Amino acid sequence: MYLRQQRQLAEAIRGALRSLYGIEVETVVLEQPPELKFGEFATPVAFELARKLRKAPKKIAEEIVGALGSSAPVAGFAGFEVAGAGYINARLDRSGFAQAFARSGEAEAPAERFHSLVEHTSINPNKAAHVGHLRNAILGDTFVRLLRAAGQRVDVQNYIDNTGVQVADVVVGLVHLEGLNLAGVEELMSELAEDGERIDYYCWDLYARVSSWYEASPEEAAARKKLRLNTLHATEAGGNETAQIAELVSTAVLRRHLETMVRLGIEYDLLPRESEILHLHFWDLAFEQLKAKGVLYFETEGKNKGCWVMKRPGSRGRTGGRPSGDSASSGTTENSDSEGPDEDAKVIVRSNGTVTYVGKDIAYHLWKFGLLGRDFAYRPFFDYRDHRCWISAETGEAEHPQFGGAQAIYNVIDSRQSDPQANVIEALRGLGYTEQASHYTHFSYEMVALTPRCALELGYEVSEEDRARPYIEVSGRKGFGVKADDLIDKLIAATHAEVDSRHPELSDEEGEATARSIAVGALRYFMLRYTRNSVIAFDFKDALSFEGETGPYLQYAVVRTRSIFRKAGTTPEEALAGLSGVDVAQYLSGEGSDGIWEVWLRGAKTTLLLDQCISTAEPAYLAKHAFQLAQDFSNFYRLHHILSEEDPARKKLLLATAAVTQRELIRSLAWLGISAPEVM
RNA sequence: GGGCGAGUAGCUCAAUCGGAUAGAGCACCGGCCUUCUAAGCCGGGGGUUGUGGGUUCGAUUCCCGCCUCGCCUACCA
Repeated sequence: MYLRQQRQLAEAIRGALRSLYGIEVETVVLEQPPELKFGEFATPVAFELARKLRKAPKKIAEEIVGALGSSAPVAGFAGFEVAGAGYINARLDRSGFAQAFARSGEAEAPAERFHSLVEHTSINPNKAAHVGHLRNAILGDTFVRLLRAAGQRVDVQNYIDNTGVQVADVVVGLVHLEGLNLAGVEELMSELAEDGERIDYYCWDLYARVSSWYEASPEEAAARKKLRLNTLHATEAGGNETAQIAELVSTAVLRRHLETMVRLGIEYDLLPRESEILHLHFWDLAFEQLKAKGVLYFETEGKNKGCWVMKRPGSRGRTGGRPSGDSASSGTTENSDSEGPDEDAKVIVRSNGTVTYVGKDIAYHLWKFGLLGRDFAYRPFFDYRDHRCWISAETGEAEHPQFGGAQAIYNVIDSRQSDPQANVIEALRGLGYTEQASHYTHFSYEMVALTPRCALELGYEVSEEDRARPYIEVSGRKGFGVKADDLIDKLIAATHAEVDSRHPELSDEEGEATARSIAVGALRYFMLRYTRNSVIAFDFKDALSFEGETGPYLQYAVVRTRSIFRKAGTTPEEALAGLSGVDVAQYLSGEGSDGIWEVWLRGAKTTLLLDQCISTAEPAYLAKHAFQLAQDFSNFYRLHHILSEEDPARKKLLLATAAVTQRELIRSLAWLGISAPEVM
């Protein structure tokens, strides 16, 4: 709605410029004036043209306004005026806008559905999920919801590095610290299950123990590292007891991760595993392509001698200059030597013939775009309420959904991995897949760290140096962090206590559901309110806050609207339909209208925000929008008492205002993965 | 050394393509439950946007220098 008016206005201004001056403008800058009394839209276009036309901005603005007013009036607008030194302000026909927006339902789905693939979560299956993983999963899941809201077909994938060094570390712990074989591990797992203990929590501690064990004895260190490497290789190779232990434990931990995420409404379609990428030899196919296209070349000199390497993005590669800093004359002339090895190149295949992580990732991403020429096999793994999550396999079921072959991909991976991600993109581009490379988004975000106070609260030792920092990075290796399930438990306990004291009339079941909804709302909003490249310094005090700019504040606004409709004996749908044919113009501006129009205008922007969030891959904008809408509603709620309104036409408008608030808030919250309870 | 990100109110963060008076929340102070839910609302104090230049009618935003902080940059995976 808002978007449509905005486009119409931009087009009208372009037309005016064309007829007045014969000028063609690419884009007309449209913004919202600082105050509503200036109108709904403003453009500084006259300033930009002042020099070109050699006229005062104000004069230009007056001419444009004249042209806009004199010709056929722009549909949906009530007027234009010049303000300040040359701004052009535009006023909407508020009544017409509100009527149309009240009627507008869901946008129809596009005929041809764009196919995207979002990868998120991707926790090493060797320990419990922690708050950092929650940020990843919540960001990813929210973005999936946004894409789907925009009509896209989206596959959700959670990549599982089940044969990596982290899993190997836990296997080392089980075998060499605990002295267990496969049967022993099976026994341990059933004992844990009987005692109600979580395998991911057990591994959390074991992983930290193993990590310190490697370093504990200087004389043993080399031997222990060797043990680790052997375990890793056995795990990668498969077909041995070590690999079976790794498979058993990592699958159990993975299952726990999925259970943790279900608590937050996060689900997946496919779990592609590294073991299959290895055993189905994805790399071999990728290697052929990379060699054939010259993306990889065999280095014969320098420190990377004997490796297959790739130039880094942005560098000029092997024909670039020699490493800088060793020549006083550099800068005077272009380097002409093109024979030296590119020491900065990225090693993809080591001199011993093994492929690096980036190499495997290139193969995997060729598969994602349907460019590899080989597919996984698939088995069912986890059943959600209304769909099934599949896992990759070497041999699988004949019937399975189609995975991979997407048109665009989004990888929710923290910012520390921007370098390897850039390498994968560079490889795709080098292979000539420029279209795919341009639809490859590293959905990068900063880590979640703990405040020193939080670390102390949890009983960790904190050095003097760390105490002075604003935040301390979490570390699975050290067992330093806040476990996801612990946090969720804590949140639910806190919301449950509040719900019980506020609403003792609720049944246990209702109380429990309400507490869960609020806890999830608080947690998801907390993770989404920060823009992606901001480090979150985690603190229980902030995360357990339910006041101010928090999820519960948004839910509360919805709950208030529900209460209004309950008491009014009507529904939001009826209220919106009831607006039809009622002349509400006088109530949307002038005396006594404060706070009403703001709600309508904000509410109408929801779709605009959806577009913005997708094009910038930034869910925080929608979180902020929903918060502002809730604030606008609070203001409206204070100024206008709906149930006691005596003017019937005005009452219809007030009810419809509450109804659009509810409709747009619930819509926005759903995209954020947050539900609104009936009462709270 | 090179690359990326960041530095905005006491604290945590916003600020869309360069636009009108840089906004929220928390904390603090003072008010509001006999009217639709106080997880709420109203009011108040709080700013040389790290720093020095430049471009521009206009700079938190763009360019250059400098300072501070974080991350990445290994034939480990």
